[in-house]
Amino acid sequence: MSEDAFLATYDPSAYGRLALTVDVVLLGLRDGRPAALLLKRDEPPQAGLWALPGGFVGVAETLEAAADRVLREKAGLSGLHLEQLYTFGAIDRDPRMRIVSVAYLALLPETAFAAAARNGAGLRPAVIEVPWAGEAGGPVAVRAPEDGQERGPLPLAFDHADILALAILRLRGKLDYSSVGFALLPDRFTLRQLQDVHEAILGTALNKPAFRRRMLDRGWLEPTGARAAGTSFRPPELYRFRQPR
Amino acid sequence: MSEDAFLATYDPSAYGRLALTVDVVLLGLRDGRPAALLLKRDEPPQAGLWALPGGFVGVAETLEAAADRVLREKAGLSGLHLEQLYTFGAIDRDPRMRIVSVAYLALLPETAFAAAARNGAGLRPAVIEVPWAGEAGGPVAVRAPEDGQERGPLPLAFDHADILALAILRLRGKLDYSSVGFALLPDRFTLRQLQDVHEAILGTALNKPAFRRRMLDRGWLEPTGARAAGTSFRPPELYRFRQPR
DNA sequence: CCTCTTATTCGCATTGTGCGAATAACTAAG
DNA sequence: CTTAGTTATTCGCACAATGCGAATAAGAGG
Repeated sequence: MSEDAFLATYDPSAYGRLALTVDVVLLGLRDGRPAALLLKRDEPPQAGLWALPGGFVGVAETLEAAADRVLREKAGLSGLHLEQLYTFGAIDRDPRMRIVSVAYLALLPETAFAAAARNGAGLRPAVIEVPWAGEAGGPVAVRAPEDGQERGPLPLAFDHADILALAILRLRGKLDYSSVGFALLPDRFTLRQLQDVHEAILGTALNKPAFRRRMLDRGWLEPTGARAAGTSFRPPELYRFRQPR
Repeated sequence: MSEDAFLATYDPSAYGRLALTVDVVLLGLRDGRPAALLLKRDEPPQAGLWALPGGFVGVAETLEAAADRVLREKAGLSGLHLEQLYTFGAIDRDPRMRIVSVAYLALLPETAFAAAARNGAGLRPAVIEVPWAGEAGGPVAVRAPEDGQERGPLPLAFDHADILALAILRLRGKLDYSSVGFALLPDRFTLRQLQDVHEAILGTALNKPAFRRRMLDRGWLEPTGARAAGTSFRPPELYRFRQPR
């Protein structure tokens, strides 16, 4: 920004009532479907609706630090990889005042996702239902995993449905040319698990031999030599993700 | 964001001094190289340095409306397609106060780019020099187009070098799976011009038959039947961009 | 040792792309 | 009108990436 604009137009009373927040999409998988951790609001406005964990950005706090703090305070998590998604600035996205929010995405492996849902902070997993294919975009719905279709979707607060939709869109777009997929897996995993992650995010079935070949050719997978236990048939090899180069 | 955080932590004196701005990368081509329109700052801080056009976001103004207003006020342009790039929130990116800025990207065809540089608003074209290949990322430098290497790069204000770098990165990433490239061309254009745009953005030479085939197969090009004039050899066919589907 | 089930590999067709060379087409000069 | 000059446009072929069905391998458990 240029300071002429500042000097010419800055009026504290006009600009002082704009607040900045961060909202974090805590995304993981639940029963092979993408899911996010949500909080049920218990005060108006939008009491009873479900919202992403979020919080105000302090004046001496970077956006990433604010998102990290939200993660720590509301989910007991720290050190997660955060990716900025988009900044939402509709005038009336929050009925109380003008609030602009920077949305972040954090990915959780299945066990950490389940653990965060159990740690008492009130976060509840909600399966994300994506009614569009590919990267078409559009609204998404969320549903409590134990509820069937008859319970209807969970109502989302503010514009959080848009934020969730964007998280899915971004993830789909980056999935096969980046290594984001591994962030949803434990340290050691099988190729089938990796394919399950991709299929859950993309919402489509993938061809097994082709997927395996593609992933191995990427050079990101390091065989551990160990095999998964607990199967009553041939156990698959366990791989580890190794940062490219 | 959730309101518990608001109630628990909101302190007007602590949060009131955070300001929100938009900065707009006005990107076009100049002599076959990517270039942006910049303003020379004439007041401290950072007087004499070059900055992106930007301005504060009004309390009753969406981010896009603010960016649009900046375009109108500072470049005399309106109705351009704007794409949100990223939100920059480093604590000390502006020495005066805490300012978070949402960066937008607007693309100008070559004639509109040149016209905007001439309309008296003080915008000057600056060629962007990208020292990295592909989507590696990293810093970029800008240079006045008429200056040679001996004049050195133009000094950029604040974190605007990062914003420009991100604009290039985003453009490179979207170039061959989206139709952004057409925004840098006039209404009717030849395949060679389209290839020149791609080569300028990507910073690499492309194979002509393959490029032509790829573009025609996309289904975005509609032959006009007319041919470019003014050549002293076989004139190429002019195409028009037609929105897919 | 045999069966069951999944892991892993093979073979082949199809598609997308790189690239050099050939052909077509228009302008301008003679 | 003919010819040279220059670029546009198309061809032909090699090669890499991928989809997909089928074959083969391997470990668990009886």
